[in-house]
Amino acid sequence: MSDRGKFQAIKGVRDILPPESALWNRVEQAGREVFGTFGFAEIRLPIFEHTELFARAVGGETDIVSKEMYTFVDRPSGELAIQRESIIEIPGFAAVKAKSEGYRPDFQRYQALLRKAIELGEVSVDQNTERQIALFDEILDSMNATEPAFHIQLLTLREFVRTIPIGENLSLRPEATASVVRAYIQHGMQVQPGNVKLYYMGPMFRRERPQKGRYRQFYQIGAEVLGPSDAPGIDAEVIEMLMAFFDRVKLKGASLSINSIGCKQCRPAYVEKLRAELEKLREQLGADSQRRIETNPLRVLDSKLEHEQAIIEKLPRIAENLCSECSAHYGEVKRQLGLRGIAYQENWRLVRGLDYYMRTTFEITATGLGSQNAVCGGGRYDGLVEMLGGQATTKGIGFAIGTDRLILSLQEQGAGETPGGAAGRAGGPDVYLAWFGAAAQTAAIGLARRLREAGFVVELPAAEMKFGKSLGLADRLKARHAVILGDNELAAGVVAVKRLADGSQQKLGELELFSYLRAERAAGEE
RNA sequence: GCGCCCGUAGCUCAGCUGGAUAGAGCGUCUGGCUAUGAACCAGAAGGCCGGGAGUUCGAAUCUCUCCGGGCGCACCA
Repeated sequence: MSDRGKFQAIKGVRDILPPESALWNRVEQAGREVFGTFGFAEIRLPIFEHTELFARAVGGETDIVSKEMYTFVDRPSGELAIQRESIIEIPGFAAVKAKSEGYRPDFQRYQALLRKAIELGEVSVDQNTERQIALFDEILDSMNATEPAFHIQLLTLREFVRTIPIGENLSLRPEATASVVRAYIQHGMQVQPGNVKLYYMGPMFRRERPQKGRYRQFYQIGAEVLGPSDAPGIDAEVIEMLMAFFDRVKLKGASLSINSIGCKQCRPAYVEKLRAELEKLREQLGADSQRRIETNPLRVLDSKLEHEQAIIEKLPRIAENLCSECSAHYGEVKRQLGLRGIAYQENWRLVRGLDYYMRTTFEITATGLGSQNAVCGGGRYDGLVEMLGGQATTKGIGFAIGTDRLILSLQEQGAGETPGGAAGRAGGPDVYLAWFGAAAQTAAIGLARRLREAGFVVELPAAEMKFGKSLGLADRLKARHAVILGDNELAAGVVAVKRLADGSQQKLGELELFSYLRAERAAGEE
């Protein structure tokens, strides 16, 4: 990038400008309202957490964790950091020579602090630094006091201290489920009656190749149900809520797919069966699918390659390999969806990439999004709470809506054109208050305040303009009315109101003005 | 991460096989317009042709590379 000092947004991120931002507000507001009616409450989460949280929840082997997170080492603090500073400040070889033995306790102290910090998880290290630390231990343990080896060892240690990253390892969240579960555990929410129902909305971060509807800072609206029950009715209600939300935002062509991917009991057996079957067919598969035989056989089912489709069709299906509990659960979820009148398609090839999913999985696709056509994905994750250190009996299910894609799809359907609603009135102000002369400005300021208090959107010119200019600006700002306040009106104790659409104009007192504008607003909202 | 395509005023685009001070429409600003906007008329501002390097007498145009974007793959909510 070299636009000569001009700043521009980082690759893969973007600004959401008016009037598009009005649509965002409308969508998020719809979420708050719909989720609220289902008894969900908002949780506001930090956008960064310990890297380890995501690694554990999402799965250390997934691309998300291994290469798509924005990860950084925080600056160290406390005694460890102070000790580190004093070691780094140890002068060079020649100066040290005279009294090097005196530094030994400093290193030992640092080593002890470091070990403790690692143990407590306050310092996280990768393989590379682990090697350094091991070497550090080794040298320190076997350090001998003979010259000049001692000095060399000392300076080597100093260098290690300088380069070992000792801050906490943090990451911008790539998704929010892990954070919700962390918060659930941290705040002891298992003592709350029934299941805890939470929703969230906000930015997530993934260092992916940008594409339409796929940004490095992207937004999600999601909800989770956590608690002791895994009743299929919960799965169905969560999906019902989701569909109610899409209905509320008037998303057309939303299509629901569901599947069950089994549990800890039955899935591994199925995966092995699938792997064995794929192994026999290896020669007929593409390179990617061949690789997945080892890494994640389930994802072969997702393949879009034309020539693999016939092969995939004949593979064993999980629905026929579920244990009796999972099978019953899945059946009941479908029945419960039926009770709610929710149309769905079973998609036996719908698998989830993240480790924590089990049993029910679902996905909603929308139109107008190209190959990135999923706007929402979700599923059950009964083992996750335990995996993150909570009660083993806690169950969970949730979903996340890709807000960027939802907005994109709504825009394709023309939603951007009609931003109504008082908050997101992109159509311009109700009133453009054109004043002329110092006395009129005084009156206009007061009138503007009263109009705004009554909820009207008022544009008040900050400086005096020529008459024609002022009305011209009113027009270009798409104001609905121009209220004209000059010496004539001031003297008569009225204002002139002009409806810009048809040019009709009348003189009104302030009380009449308010009732006139209210009537106009009511007419406009129909 | 891989492959293909794209990058000229704020926006949408023109610019012939390399040729002189790079154009248009829309938008913005100013004036025609001393109490009436949209229409119309006149004018102005706004570009190192995404950046850099190279080929050439000469590059917006050809080559390389970097940056940014789009589409598909991979991965994934």
